[in-house]
Amino acid sequence: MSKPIEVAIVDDHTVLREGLRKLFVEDQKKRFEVIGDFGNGSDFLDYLKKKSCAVVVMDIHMPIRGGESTVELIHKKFPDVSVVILTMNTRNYMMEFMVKLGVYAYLPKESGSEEIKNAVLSARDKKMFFNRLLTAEKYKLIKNGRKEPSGLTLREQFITSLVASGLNTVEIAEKINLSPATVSKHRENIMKKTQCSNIAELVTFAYQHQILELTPR
Amino acid sequence: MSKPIEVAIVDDHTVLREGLRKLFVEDQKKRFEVIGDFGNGSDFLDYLKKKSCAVVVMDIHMPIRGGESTVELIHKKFPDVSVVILTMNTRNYMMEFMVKLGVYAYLPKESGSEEIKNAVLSARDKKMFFNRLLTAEKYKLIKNGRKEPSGLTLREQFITSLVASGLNTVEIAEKINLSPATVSKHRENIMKKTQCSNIAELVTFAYQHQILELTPR
DNA sequence: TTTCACATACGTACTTATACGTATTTTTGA
DNA sequence: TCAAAAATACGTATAAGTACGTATGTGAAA
Repeated sequence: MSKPIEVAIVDDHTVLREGLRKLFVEDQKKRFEVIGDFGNGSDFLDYLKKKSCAVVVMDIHMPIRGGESTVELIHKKFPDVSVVILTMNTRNYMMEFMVKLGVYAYLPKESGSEEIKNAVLSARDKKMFFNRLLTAEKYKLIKNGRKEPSGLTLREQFITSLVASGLNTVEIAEKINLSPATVSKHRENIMKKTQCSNIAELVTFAYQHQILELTPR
Repeated sequence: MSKPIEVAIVDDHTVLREGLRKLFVEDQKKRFEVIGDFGNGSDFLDYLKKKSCAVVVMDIHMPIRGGESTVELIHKKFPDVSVVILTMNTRNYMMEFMVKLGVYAYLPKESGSEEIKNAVLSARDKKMFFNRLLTAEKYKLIKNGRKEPSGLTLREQFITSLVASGLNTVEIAEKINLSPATVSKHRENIMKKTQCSNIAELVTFAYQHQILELTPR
């Protein structure tokens, strides 16, 4: 029997940290050792300055220091630490962002115990863990690199901004001197690429990708 | 020593259910008995048809049947069951909505074990439990019914949030147990009140009035 | 050089949203 | 307790968006 895997837990949800701890501690084969749990990314980074850790299971949404910048800093300063994301943010762009940063698993919050354990085992071996959300196919797509952070061409981004600001197809066509049919086709492509299924989702996408900016009241 | 409180757990997050269960089961004073945990509101309502339960600790965001309609149905059909909300949806309108439905506590997900236990104890006694999020002052304001800064009624705000998060009329109707015609009429009123002429504008309105929250990346 | 992504354009069938009117029930405030 | 506001519900006609196929010119990269 080999040495147990040093696991850290980072999540602002107290009860969830407890649940994860239990899950690892009560593993039949004693494969895990929980070396600490933390309510935000900052605390965990402080810990890493002093002690080691093989795999960290982390949420994205957190106060003080969220998952995004925490993962970036881990990879810059502590490249030996493998990251497993466990979150309810199942948006593609977030998954893409995290995968590009080098996380080994991206688990939705309804994942079962065994799935989480297996993800940690994969991450310890520096191997990608695939699931319903992050499939091998999607991983390939992400790795083969789309140029734009949004995945949209410049033209598409422009039309996205117009759609998201409330213009309809005909108005957009008039504004940029195109046939409504062309605008319609662009919209079709945009929706497919962004995996949005309606305008509401697209507007949110636009804000999140800085295609639109929210002016505070 | 009195009989332990029958507690149910409703949340789609497997690990969190485990964490909550542990929290109650390992209580030093043995004050709680977890009579079941459920991954969605439907399963819990099915359970209530057969057996009893004093307090349910529930998340809002769930597939199949979310917290909103579940709480409504509990209060209609099983008024003896006290509801404690444990969620990461800290939006004011949601808290207000839930308080008006008669929940006894509204806990953010970073709540500690003791806080959760105390909330359940309060709920068992049909007493409001106050915390950082839901203060006694706020509770009074809600009960005294103040006007919303957005000009929308609570129901309208709620439907706005659903529209802006990408659900269509039929989906909203199913989610909150209304006729599509009613939802359609609400949408009509919302568009008129907010002076929005399409969904894109409404989404922006929703962000600007904190009816929706943009999760930063 | 030739393939490939991008931008352009049209048609057509289908779904969804919008904007009227009307009416009943429920909740709440004065 | 009584009137107003809010929430509920239906019908119907028009507007708009969605999703499919197809096609062409252009410019950049392999």
